[in-house]
Amino acid sequence: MPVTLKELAARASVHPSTVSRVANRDPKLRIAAGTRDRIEALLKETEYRPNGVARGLKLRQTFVLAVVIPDITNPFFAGLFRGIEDGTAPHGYNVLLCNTDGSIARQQSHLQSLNARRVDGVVLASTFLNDPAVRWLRHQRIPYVLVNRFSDEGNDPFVGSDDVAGAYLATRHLIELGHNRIGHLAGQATVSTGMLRRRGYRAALAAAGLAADPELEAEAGYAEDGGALATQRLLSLDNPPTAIFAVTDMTAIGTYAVARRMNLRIPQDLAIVGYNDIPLASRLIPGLTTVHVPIHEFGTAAARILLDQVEKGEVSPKRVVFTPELVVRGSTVSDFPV
Amino acid sequence: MPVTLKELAARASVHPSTVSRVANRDPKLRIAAGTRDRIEALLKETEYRPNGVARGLKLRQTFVLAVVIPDITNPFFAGLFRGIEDGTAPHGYNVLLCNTDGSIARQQSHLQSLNARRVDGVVLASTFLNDPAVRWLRHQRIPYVLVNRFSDEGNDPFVGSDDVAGAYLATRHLIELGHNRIGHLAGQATVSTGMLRRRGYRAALAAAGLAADPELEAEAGYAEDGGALATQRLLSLDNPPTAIFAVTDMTAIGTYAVARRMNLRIPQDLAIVGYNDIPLASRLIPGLTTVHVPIHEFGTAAARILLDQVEKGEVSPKRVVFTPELVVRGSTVSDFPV
DNA sequence: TAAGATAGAGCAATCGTTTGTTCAACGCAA
DNA sequence: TTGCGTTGAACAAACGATTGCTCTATCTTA
Repeated sequence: MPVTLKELAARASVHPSTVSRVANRDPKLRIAAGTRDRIEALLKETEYRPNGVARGLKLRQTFVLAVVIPDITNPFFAGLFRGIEDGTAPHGYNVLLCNTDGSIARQQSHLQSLNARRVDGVVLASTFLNDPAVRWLRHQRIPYVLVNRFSDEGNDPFVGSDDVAGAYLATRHLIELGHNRIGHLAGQATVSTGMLRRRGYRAALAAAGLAADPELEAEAGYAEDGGALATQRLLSLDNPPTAIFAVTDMTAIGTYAVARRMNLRIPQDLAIVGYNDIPLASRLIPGLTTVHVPIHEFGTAAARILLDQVEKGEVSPKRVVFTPELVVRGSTVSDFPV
Repeated sequence: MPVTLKELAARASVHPSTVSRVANRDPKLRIAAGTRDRIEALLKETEYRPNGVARGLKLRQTFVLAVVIPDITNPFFAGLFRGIEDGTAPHGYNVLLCNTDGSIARQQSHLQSLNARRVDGVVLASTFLNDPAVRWLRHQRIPYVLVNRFSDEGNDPFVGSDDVAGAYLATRHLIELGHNRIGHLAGQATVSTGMLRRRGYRAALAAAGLAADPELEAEAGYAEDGGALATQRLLSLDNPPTAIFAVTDMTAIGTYAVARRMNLRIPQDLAIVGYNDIPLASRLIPGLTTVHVPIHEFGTAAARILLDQVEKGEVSPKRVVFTPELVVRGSTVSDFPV
């Protein structure tokens, strides 16, 4: 058992409060140099570290944050987590990681548990539109910040990218390459990124005077297998697309798998654009053209917003929206250098 | 502020301890049916959840575990984490994630912090040989389990694979394909996997009557860039290897990048074998031949061992060692089906 | 020398639960 | 009526730290 304040007090023949004040270098109270030195020596010798649980109870602050995401094995969220940890660790926080696998029930159960643990704040990256969990967080007065996806437009602290603009860039790129049947592997309509990226896709088509063909939009979700299934559906159309814009890179990877199985050449037979620019995108063959967003900075920005709430009690919801950039690689341009 | 026991007690005109016993369904003490119902109704109505911090202080158990790894963006560790969470969440635990980036200082600082927080146990996957941090954990009597890497042979709770056997399999595979100059991208000699996989590599060479050429062993570490650098060194030898066994898949990916830059065909000009079989391995082109280990089960097994210590107070160090299997793909066999 | 200021450290309440012990009231048998 | 066994719930002491307040010396100063 680690040493306690009381034990140290007994050994130094002083009151526990005195030891506490020395350990915390309490500026408000003077301690005689002699006793201070004696106690400090004891602190070093015993390597005293205050019990974080007791401290959390008294101070009503645990220095624990939580990150709630769909799945850490998705490289996007792994990068995001690193950003958050890198942004909060220097301030003495530890971070709980909770995976929801996209299940609203698991999300809620995690949040309940986090609340009971009195975490100081939550980064929520698994939210969907009109999410009751977000209202619940607000009601419980738990500091939180939404990342990548939002729930109610404009009302919550948020870090993300301009999804409409990003999707517009991606689609316009394909149009400029001469494609006029462009499929979209869409995210769920219940998720902000799904809704907005679809909107950007349609806007780009409209701006180019291309008719939007509902057949060319297939809900695929955010994982590889959903992307593969939806791609198969699109490619089995009577008049299949020659290019595909996928709502995320992971979704696009599903397209790669199908294209390979069907012996379609990328990009000659099928051009592909993704979204997020996860590290994996540049390692695919051919490299995946995608919409770049600063994943790690999503995390550090979210960390800053959250800590501002926790430590400074900031109340006005901050929003950080990054402007996405198109990164062209071999999945759309055949003579792209390796 | 969430409701407390004391407030509920006041509302029900009973003592807090009575509410506590109702909430916990304390079997040892009888409560009159009437008061029990009254209190239970109140518990539902207010959605009372005990304050985890206060509970942790009293019970000396926090239901928080920690996972210490080099880097969550490495898919191996992401999969491992999922295994751990999947194995512990059903028992009511939350999990802190700590990245060390391989720095011994960061590892120690994380462990100090975790100890101060009174986490119930630690999964340590970033240890090295003869690691003082492991002795420290033992001394502090913090339940722990080592994963993938061990510190002192045979003395700690451990989950991993038979590294020597796995490396032997990989190297023998290359020998059977006719290679006789086989390079090894080695892990650090200070890490058990580095040491043992190198040993397995040498054993396979010896068994085949091939001389071990020290020039063919290049320390590469466990990340892509180290793998790339070491590959360049090997390939610029007077008599370069025709095949490479990399200590991990991520290291092997560095080799892919170099081979591509140098216009070497895989496997015709350079055959490659990795270790771990991360999901990415099968998505590379060509697919990476590698030594498969059950990553997710590493996590669930570690979870079980840790919980046995925490909940049953098990003291005898358990060891779970999986037998690795070779997975052959296109990086060693050119006519491998896509 | 008396009064007031100040330095230094102890006191005690508190954060929210848990749990062994005590205690009052009631029922029932002798 | 006395006494004893039960029942049901209150009491109170932790768990380990923090912090406003009190209190006693000692020191200034007039």
